[in-house]
Amino acid sequence: MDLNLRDIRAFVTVAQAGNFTRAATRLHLSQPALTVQIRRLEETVGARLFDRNSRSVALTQTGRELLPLLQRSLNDMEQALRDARAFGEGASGTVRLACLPTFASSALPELIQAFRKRVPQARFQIRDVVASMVNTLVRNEEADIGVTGGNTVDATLDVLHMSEDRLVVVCPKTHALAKKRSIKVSDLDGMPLVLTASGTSVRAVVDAALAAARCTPDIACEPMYMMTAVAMVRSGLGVSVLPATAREVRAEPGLVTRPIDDPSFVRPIALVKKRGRTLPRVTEEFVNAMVLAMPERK
Amino acid sequence: MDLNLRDIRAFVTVAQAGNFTRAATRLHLSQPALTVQIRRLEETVGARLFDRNSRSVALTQTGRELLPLLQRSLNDMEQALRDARAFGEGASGTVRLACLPTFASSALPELIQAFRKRVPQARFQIRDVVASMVNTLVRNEEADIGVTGGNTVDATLDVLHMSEDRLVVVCPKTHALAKKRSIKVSDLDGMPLVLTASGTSVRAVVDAALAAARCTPDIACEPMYMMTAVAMVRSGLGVSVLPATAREVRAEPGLVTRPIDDPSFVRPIALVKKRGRTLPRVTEEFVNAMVLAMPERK
DNA sequence: CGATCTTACGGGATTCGTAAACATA
DNA sequence: TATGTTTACGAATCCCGTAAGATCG
Repeated sequence: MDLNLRDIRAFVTVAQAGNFTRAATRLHLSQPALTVQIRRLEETVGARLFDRNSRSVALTQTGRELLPLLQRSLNDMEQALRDARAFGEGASGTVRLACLPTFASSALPELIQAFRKRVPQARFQIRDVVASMVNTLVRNEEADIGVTGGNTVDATLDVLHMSEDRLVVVCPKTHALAKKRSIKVSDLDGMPLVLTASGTSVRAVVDAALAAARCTPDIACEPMYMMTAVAMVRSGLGVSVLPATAREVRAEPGLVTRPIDDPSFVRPIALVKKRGRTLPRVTEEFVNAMVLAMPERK
Repeated sequence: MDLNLRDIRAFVTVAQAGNFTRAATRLHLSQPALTVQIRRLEETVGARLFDRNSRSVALTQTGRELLPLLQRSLNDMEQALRDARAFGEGASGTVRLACLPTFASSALPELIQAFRKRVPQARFQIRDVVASMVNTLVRNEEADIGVTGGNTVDATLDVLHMSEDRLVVVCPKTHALAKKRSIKVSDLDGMPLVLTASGTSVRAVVDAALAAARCTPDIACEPMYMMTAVAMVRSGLGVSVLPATAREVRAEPGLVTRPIDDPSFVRPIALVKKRGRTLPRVTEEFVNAMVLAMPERK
């Protein structure tokens, strides 16, 4: 003998309508069916809820005391269902994204801005961390999707999209390299370089590309942060090789960037999720938006 | 496609158990039936709630966001049902009683006290008003039951029990009448009387009884309240005729009461409810207790 | 290969609507 | 008598349990 939402909805509706027939109409139900529902609820509760005869229907004192309790619960439940449906339709929910700091400070803000125009109820939880940490967060399900670097080979992750970030030479406007339209790897040979520290994904790519070209770099400084590298280049310590999209580079008026005429100077970017996990609808939608904004890797 | 409490309970149970089989056992259900319930809920919501394969079951992000919402609503609903059952069983609820002030200040407090020992959750709403007002309150359903005076003839009210209040002579200990064990109507003839004012139910009975016995009363004072009458008797203004149960009389150490040897000196008391109205179970129980405590009228 | 979820299907309980009976102002 | 609730009953639906199938670690 267990409670039934339909019976409670019937009770509330009859109480509001003050009349079985009208309540039945409002519930798209035949009137006898409604009688049965009310009687069933009365049996489960163990008390009469309405005093009724052929001419009038009135709440009993028990019904009067019960109505607000059940009505509140019913409203809560229906609100929860609406919320649930909003999640299901992608009209609401939380996008939990782990991503590289470069991405977080370049394309991401505008992507979020544009997405929220379309889905105002979407919430975002952004973790901007280094590539290895992105993978860890997605694997541990502290994030649902990740924008990570490298040719991530991780069996527990699905790759949803591959993109890339070209690396460019960053130098002062007045530097000799600034006069060239594009730069060969050999141009960097023996030139003082400011590179981000070993362990960063950018550095890994640069090291590999220079080695492949048999260049012997003259590493002047190895800061942790791009912002520091930019400041060092600005003051003439050397030139740097950084992602083209990095905000730190683009925002600096005294510097110019030059493409490197070498396909290995490219940092792969992967959009990943955990294998076997279903994404919330809102997150799927945001993934679509990101894919459109990130150039497909050839 | 509407929400079902059972499906929600299934969702919460699986989330807690982390496993369909154990959840099914806990719900006293076969495991395939549980699969169906979860799938149905997922369809109504429009989103996958668990990522599951043959070895593991885990909430999706959507499920994780939904769980607290639905769980809270479910708990509320089940609490409301428990409350409802408590009403039905008479273990809880409000007794709404309108009664004569005499009753409210004599037998009632002890009745309530004793009843609450048995039903601690019972609440009381007492309106102590004059007899005509008792009837009005019950008729307007501002009270569920009434203790009223007179031979209430009111077609809209059902009489649940008839009782009576004997009227007694009240006089100072030192008064001549105090020496008699019982008093005849004729003893009151020509004696200075302190009677409550016309319009009170007691006065109506006294007037009728004296008239029937062809006594010509010497009315010294006509106060509104019994308390005042008692004070007047105390100071020797006369003797009074008051209900035997009245607290005002019994509490006064300097006075004595003497029965009147005449069956017409009796105030009828009726326990009434509105016709066609079902009483809450707790109120029914209290009615039973009152009936036991109120002598049945012959 | 074994534990566990999913699919398929038959039977039983639930619940609906129609029609007729019933009750009260 | 008219309006509105209750009862009765057949039909459609829902829902469960059993058994067989699929899947992943």
